[in-house]
Amino acid sequence: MPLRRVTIHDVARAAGVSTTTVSEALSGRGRTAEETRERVRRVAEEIGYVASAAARSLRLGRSGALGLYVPDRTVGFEYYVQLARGAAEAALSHGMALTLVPAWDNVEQLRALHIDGLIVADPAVGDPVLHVLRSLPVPMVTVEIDLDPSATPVGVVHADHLGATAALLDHVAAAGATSIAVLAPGDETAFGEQVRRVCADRDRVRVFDIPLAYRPEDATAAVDRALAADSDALVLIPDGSAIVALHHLQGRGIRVPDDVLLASYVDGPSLQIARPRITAVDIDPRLTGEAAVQALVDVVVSGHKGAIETRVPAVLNERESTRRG
Amino acid sequence: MPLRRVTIHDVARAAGVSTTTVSEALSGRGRTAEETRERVRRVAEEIGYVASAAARSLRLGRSGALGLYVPDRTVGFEYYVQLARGAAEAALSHGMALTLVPAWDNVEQLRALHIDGLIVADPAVGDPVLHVLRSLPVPMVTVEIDLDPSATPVGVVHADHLGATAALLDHVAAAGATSIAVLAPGDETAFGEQVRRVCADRDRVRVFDIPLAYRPEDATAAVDRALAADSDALVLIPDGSAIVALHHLQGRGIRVPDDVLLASYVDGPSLQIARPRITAVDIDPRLTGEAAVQALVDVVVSGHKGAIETRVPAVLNERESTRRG
DNA sequence: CCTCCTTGTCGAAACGTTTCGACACATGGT
DNA sequence: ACCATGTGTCGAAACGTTTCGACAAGGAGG
Repeated sequence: MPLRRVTIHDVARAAGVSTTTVSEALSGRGRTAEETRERVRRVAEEIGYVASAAARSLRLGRSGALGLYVPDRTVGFEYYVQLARGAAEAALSHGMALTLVPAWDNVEQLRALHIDGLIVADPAVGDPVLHVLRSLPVPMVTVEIDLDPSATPVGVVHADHLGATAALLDHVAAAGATSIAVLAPGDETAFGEQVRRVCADRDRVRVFDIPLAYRPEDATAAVDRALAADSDALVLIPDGSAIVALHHLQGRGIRVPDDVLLASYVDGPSLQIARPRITAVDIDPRLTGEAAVQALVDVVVSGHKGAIETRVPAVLNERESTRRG
Repeated sequence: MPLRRVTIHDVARAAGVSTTTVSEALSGRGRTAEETRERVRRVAEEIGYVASAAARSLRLGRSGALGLYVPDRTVGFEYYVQLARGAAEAALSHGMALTLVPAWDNVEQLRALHIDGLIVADPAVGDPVLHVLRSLPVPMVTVEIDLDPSATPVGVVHADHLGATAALLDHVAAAGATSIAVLAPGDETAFGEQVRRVCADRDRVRVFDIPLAYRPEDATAAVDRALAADSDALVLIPDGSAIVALHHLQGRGIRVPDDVLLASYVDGPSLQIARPRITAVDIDPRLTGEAAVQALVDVVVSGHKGAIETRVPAVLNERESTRRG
């Protein structure tokens, strides 16, 4: 019952060549005659040869797996699921696996994961798990800039938050807002820091604090503060918080967009499910995941030297929550 | 700079024993003197030895990775994220990695993942990717029963949907509902099939169809049909649909719970964020993920024979959406 | 003293790749 | 004829584990 696995030796025997030739023919390295190469490929296919990842890893000293660490927030699931999907697909298309890295602070066990590279989504200053992860001897790419001064990732992929925030504020202003409240997290992430920088440059825009890993009460409290300050437009930055705000506003009998305008930063399916649909900036998380994998592959397998920076585009999705009339 | 890795030979030399002894001491197999065992452990720790996963895999013929496939739905993210987290943690605590399996239908590439076992979340009859996955030569555990007759997973972990549905319906009835509309998916999943079975046994309970992978319009349409049939309580089965329904009801000016009662089947953070908070049955997805990994580990590493069935508990979380007065 | 069993240790083979260096042969220039 | 160069192929070593079978030492029982 447990059939012996088909090895490269079987292919070699069946094709009448050496294992060296098989290896070179299949990988495209070395100098093999085109005719031989073709024959070997056909034979391999025929007898169902799949190279052993273990043997290859052992020889190459690479595990063939990339790790993905996503922080343990209470919200923002949609974003991370899509990010993970994009990353997993990109990894597989490069012949690598994407391994989920749990929020674990035991170095021993994390080392046992044997990954060749690590993707960290939304690194936050002070995350203890992240601190441990940084001590792993593998290259790391962050999605969004890591503000920790001790961090030296080999790559960063991030959206143009400066531009996107500006576009969002312009849009809300154009929609008739005269006093805009931006509910933003602090500067423990580059994201929050950049948003705040844009806001600081503008008149009639005030920033209200909302924790990065917020509880619903945090969000509603921030909304109340903004309303008390006579804001007529609310821009919610953290993923998922716009929904909370909408519920809260509707609970208080405040109409959107008639009484106040509402916009979100991070887009996602739930914003299109909500009524009214909520205006948001779409930063495609799948693309982001793919880019992160690409950067890591460049470093790990292609041996790229030096830092890699990838920018993913942001698109403003204008919806009913900022449309009056 | 690229330091040579610390191997078992280094440990052997440093401890003055053979590699055999090191291997046996660290793994606890074989018959090693307790004193030697202790010394080897200390030395290994000291010089920072981490066994090579690749070498071990090669020798053992196991990759040390479990795969997780989650269907590509438009909703239900929270559930799957928690499931994945639980599974990843459980896997790591067994010294294995959890690999994300993308929704890909290329057998070649999927084989290249080299996983020892596969967890499939919510198998749906007719899923083409699932069909391909079944042809992989690895044991498979499903979360929820696979209704496909050609499916023969080695394990199933599922909640007591029969009991949970009954409890939910009882609760809603006790809260004052006289005509309960249950919005449930069809019987392409065991989940839907079981819910329908419970409903069929009851008076004053009608079932309305809602696709498993629903778009928001599908959900709102089903809600409208239920309301047109004079229902005074809505029980939404698919994950995430209760939120859509709540938005829709509020948009139509219908108050919850005053005008109609609302309850969800799958619980999640967003149901506690909503206003009013929505009653739901909590089936802890983390526990579910852990159980799935446990079953797979039993089969793959401990060589368990025969089918494994694990039941995870369900708890009714009563909230404001079904509380009148 | 010889045999038998137990206990602790070890040498060496095997797992399946990739790749270095060598070899054989052909080609073309001197 | 000889050498230099280029092309296609291959043997064998190496990657780091686990484990089978063997061996030595020590006691128990005859």
